[in-house]
Amino acid sequence: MKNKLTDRQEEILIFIQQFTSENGYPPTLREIGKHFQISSTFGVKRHLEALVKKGHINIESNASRGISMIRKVQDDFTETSFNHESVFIKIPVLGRVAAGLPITAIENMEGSLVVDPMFLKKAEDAFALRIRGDSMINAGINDGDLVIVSPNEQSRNGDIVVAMLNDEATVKRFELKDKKIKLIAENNAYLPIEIKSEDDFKIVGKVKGVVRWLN
Amino acid sequence: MKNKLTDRQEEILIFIQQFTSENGYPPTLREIGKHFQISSTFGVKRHLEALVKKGHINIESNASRGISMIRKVQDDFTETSFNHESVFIKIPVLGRVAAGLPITAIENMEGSLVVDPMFLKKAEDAFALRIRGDSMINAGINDGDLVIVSPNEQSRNGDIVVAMLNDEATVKRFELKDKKIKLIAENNAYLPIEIKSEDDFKIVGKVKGVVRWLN
DNA sequence: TTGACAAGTGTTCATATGTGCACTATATTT
DNA sequence: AAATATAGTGCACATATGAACACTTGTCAA
Repeated sequence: MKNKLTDRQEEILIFIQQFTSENGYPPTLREIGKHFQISSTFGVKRHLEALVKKGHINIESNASRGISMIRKVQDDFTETSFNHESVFIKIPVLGRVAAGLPITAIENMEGSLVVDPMFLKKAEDAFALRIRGDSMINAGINDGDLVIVSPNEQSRNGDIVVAMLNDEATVKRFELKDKKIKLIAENNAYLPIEIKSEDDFKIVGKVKGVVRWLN
Repeated sequence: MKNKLTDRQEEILIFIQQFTSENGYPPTLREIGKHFQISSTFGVKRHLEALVKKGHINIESNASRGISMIRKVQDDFTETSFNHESVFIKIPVLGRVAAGLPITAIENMEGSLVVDPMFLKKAEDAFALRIRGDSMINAGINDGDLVIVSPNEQSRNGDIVVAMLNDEATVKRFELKDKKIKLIAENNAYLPIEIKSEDDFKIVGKVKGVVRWLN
């Protein structure tokens, strides 16, 4: 696998790198071909296949411009690790939701969790909540997992949400059909809950992520 | 040019950013639409046009995936940002494990992930791996999840591990009984794999955590 | 001299993907 | 009440783009 690149392959690799960095997106086969006066896309394709085999790029099949550069971990990682643009977001981990209170009054802050800014806007004002019970196991959310909740985001049909129903907080899948709201557990042992007009119901936020630490 | 973005536009801008950073190339209109449940590409297009007009992205006409981000030097990040050499740990996200190689030669760094130091010692030299397939669903690990792997930690009976078996990387539960090693899927549809002496087998590391981002 | 490999041509084909139009709906502003 | 901006649907369409095939040429090692 230590396969060395041919001159041509290296030229092409560098071109892809440069093109991507200049344009923000990778080139097509024809753009590469045009640059190197290769008239057939097939000729280009075989170069790319060689680059894939030798571990320099990755290609998403049937996708246009589906070339992604493979960064070598060893050499490259140290530089990339802390660039100026990284903003780390620290959100509170809440152990329990206080009954009957607006979410801002949530109590019992267990600790905090650092979340990759790639996934969460800073403005979102998110928090994390520890899951009790197994009502969402079919959605891959287990007892003890932390869910990351964004209170500011509008929940849509099918989203997993944190809801406050009659002073109890639950995590369920949200369904709105025929003007009726249902909270659906992802576990056949639990029946869907239909919200009635006399219920005290409020959606606290949308579940945006799940984090679990083993052992 | 100081035009403010609507909520929707900001969501979309962030998605494009995230997608590009994860995949190495920008999304198509349909990929954006799918993510936001916008069925018509035209709806997406108008959002993009707004983003162009407000100076956040650039679009190459008639080119597929022709979106490029325009970098703003704005001081949006004042408080949380850039905590020198900080305590935060950033680990590489690896998309694929190169066949037949020691783990140090793992390639294809998809991106990186910030992990709370509360859970991971910096010395661990961990990395993250994207899960393909559903062989571990009963353990709450779904297709597309990221698992956080610590290569330096000794695996014990019952641990979930990343193993390299005959040039293929898999995530399974590890069992050692009667001097026989078994890799057990957490899905009834898959049979346990018993390691034979002629197999090329190696444990890459122990799975320490699971991270999933919805939407 | 045979064979493997790199490099390339010219073409066909299916489909991925951006563009454009007509129409709807809901706010907010004038 | 009318106008405007935002957000969206559903469709038709042209073309951008990757995939595949058969064939050619030159280099280099066995």
